[in-house]
This record gives sequence, structure tokens and C-alpha cells, in this order.
Amino acid sequence: MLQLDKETFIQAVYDIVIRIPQGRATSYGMIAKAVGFPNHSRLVGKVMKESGSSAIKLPAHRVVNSSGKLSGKEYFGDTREMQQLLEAEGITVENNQIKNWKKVLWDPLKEISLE
DNA sequence: CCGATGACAAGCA
DNA sequence: ATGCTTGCCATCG
Repeated sequence: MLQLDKETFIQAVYDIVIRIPQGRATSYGMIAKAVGFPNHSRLVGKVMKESGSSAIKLPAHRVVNSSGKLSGKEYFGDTREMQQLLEAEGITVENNQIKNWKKVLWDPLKEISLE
């Protein structure tokens, strides 16, 4: 199969994002890979955007691009909200860039593989 | 069908 | 490190 079913994709993405532990973060690419579509990192972003209209709680602030940059902060109510949420969880953000990105980075493939 | 766009990523100068 | 180009692929006009 491996064709893209929108609902399946969205559910898979939500499932991953919801499991991101507090004080950690991951990238769109990681999630895309984790759900089996390594080339659909952009669609992950689209899902995040749509999540704003969703009733499900989604810690989208824990999802950044591969550089640890808060690329989607503009899509929050206020541009500082994303950073505030992250800092409230113990993540340091400097100039839209997460500090200690390598430490903060959470790899779903590695952390959830045995589930 | 074609071209442009997009919460991305990797490569290169 | 900054900035541009290419690859990727769904979505839109």
C-alpha cells in the first residue's frame, strides 16, 4: 500500500506528536519518517496547521524544523506563544532557535520503536 | 496539464 | 553561518 491516506496520515502524526514528552521536541521530518512517509515532511506541517482548528490537544510547539527552528510560530495566536510554551517546559529558545537542539531532540523512531 | 505554494530537508557556494 | 537551489509531493487556481 504505502499510498497516502489523509486520515491515516493525520492520525499517525497526531499519535506521534501527542507522545512527545514534555521538555523535548522533534522535527517534521522525523515525524514524517516515523509514520512511514519520509518525503512528506511538508504535509506534517500542513497537519499541524490544520490542528489549530482541531479539538484535539496537540503540542505543536514541540515540533520544529530539522534545524530546531520555530518555523511555525507565526501560526500560533501570538508569535511568542510557541516560545513561551517551550520555555515553560524547560526548553531554551534563542532567536527562534532551540538551544541544545541535539539534547532536546526526541526521535520517535528510537523512543517508540518497541511499542 | 501547468505553475505556484507550502509549520520541510539536504546540498552547495 | 547565511542564503540560494533542488528534491519532494499534496493542494489550489
